[in-house]
Amino acid sequence: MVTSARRGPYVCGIDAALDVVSGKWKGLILWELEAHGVRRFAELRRGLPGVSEKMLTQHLREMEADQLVVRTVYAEVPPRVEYTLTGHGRALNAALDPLGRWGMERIRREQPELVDHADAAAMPRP
Amino acid sequence: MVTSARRGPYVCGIDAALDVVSGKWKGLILWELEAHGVRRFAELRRGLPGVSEKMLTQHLREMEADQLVVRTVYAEVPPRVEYTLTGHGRALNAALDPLGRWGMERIRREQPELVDHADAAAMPRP
DNA sequence: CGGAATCCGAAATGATACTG
DNA sequence: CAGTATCATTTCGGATTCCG
Repeated sequence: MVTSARRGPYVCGIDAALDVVSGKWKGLILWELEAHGVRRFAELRRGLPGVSEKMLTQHLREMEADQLVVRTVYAEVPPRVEYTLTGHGRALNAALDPLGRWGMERIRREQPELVDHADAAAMPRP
Repeated sequence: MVTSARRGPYVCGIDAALDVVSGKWKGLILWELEAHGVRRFAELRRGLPGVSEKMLTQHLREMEADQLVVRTVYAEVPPRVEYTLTGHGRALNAALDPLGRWGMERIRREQPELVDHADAAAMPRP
């Protein structure tokens, strides 16, 4: 099995939550989908500069299995596949919001050069 | 360099936050320190069943570098080292709380057998 | 007691090429 | 367009041993 044997018994809610958001791009995928509502594969790819097709596919499949996203395939040519958040996915995003604010504070503390020339809206959580 | 070259530039606050809490035991370490205020190395070890000394040391050093914990060494024999949260660490813990609640919901959905025989207080965030 | 140093296997990620 | 398949690389975590 390529996509791991994770999803343990968890010792607390933090474990269970971190398990589904760990993965280099999952936070950004949630963000993209929250911001745009619906996204196609290639759109997500463009929104995540540097991601490989393999990792994007793999993460999306895991998030689908975790019921964070819905994958809809249209029987057309050229093929079209759309991704959108489930209710659980949106709830997770909301639960992630305070953490994102803490992270922004951390960036301001440690890498102010990345924020100074752009205002706070440069990296918002939608 | 053994302890990695992480700490991005980050594309958003979520990235910055997930970076400092990823690591198999960091969530639990935060929890332990929040619950007890101050903990010695051996106490933390007992509080995290299954952790190796290497991982505990490594995580604690990273969290110290990230200014989440303070490490205090007492020049005594036998040696004594105490760990406690910084203000940033406590703020992170607070920001983690909604995520922990979301995770508890997920556990209830997917592994109800682990919660049924114990009430909701079985795995609280302090 | 509270580590450090080293080695090893497993898992996560990345690069590239190919396909319906 | 939206993926698979394959191979290479990097990172993570565990076990063991030794030390002031």
